[in-house]
Amino acid sequence: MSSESLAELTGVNAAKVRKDLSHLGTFGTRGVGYDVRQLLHRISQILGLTKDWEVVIVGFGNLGAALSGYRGFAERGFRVAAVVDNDPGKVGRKAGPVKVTHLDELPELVATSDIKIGIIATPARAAQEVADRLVGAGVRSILNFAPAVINVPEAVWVRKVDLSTELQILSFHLQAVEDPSGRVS
Amino acid sequence: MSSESLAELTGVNAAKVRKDLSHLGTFGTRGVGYDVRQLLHRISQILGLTKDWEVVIVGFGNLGAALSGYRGFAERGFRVAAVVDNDPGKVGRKAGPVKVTHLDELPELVATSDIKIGIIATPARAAQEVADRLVGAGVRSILNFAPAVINVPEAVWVRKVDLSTELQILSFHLQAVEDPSGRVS
DNA sequence: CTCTGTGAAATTTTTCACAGCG
DNA sequence: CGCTGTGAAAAATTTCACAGAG
Repeated sequence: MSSESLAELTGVNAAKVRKDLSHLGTFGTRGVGYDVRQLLHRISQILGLTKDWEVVIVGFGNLGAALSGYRGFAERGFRVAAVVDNDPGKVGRKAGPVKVTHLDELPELVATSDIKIGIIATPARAAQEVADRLVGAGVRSILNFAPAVINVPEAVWVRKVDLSTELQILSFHLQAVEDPSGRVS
Repeated sequence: MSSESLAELTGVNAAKVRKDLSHLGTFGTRGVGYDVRQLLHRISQILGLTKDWEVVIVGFGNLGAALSGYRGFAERGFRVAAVVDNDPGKVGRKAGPVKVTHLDELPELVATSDIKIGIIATPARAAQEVADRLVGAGVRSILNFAPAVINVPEAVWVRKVDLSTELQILSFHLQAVEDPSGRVS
């Protein structure tokens, strides 16, 4: 496949495709183009997609349940190794491929399953305590769905997912269409 | 507040803060700085935060339920005006502030509540049909949580939310820490 | 005297255009 | 030949630095 085709498919300039790909090494064959399979493999490698990652979901409410059953995770190499909740009434329920465990089991789970990523799917008020527990259990990164800012040691990476932001972007476009005078640039 | 302070708080260059803000009009007072209240108001106005937006959530599974009860939406001016599902067993259940309505009611709901944004929270296989129905009902933008690509007329904006992408970013960082040799640049 | 708003300079990113490989 | 890889040119973004407002 030529850089021209890749450019067309992605909507960018062909020279940019070539320059960007050249940073990943030499792949293309002059006069022919790129080997798609090889390209995919190299990109997967760089993005860390060749390795599977174990994750733990904390909180088995609606969001936690939705995340436990989310097909997209497995497709990208993320395995839900455990789901925990502090409500004894929820312990033992089926959460996708695993059963819900009690929050107190976190340290053992993280250690035995070699979990490095924790997902917070609790109400905002519980977020900080959960974060502390995750860090204490040895988790290295946290994906925070709770609408709350959490504090963690410097060595731990956190990403906050704000579901409103996407809506925000949509409404910004709508506004621009409805009131073209209000645009900024 | 001075551009210097804003720069420190946000971690960018002070000149950039000034240049960017200057595009929104003249706000600062020379020798003094910016009026934070006025600044917030102008930015809200530009981002469309002064207007409330009605949204409809399609699909009352785990994700739909989680979204219906999500506090963050109201905080940013999004009102869940309706939740619909095609399962008669779910119709009538309480979904946050509203009750679940049948999918067939979509056109009336969109018209009477002046809904411009639809959220797809269904399984992937239903996404395209739901998208068609939303468009048919008069929705102008769609936020798609289903792990499926949907086709819509040119005039309709779509954003796809991929929950895996955030995990992807985290694992990329983890990988970079663990194997600093694999980095690209 | 302080801090904005902004030309001009510096830097970064993107695109062009072409030598040269297969 | 066709298409990559890449210097060089062009464009865009960011930063500097300072005139001048308050």
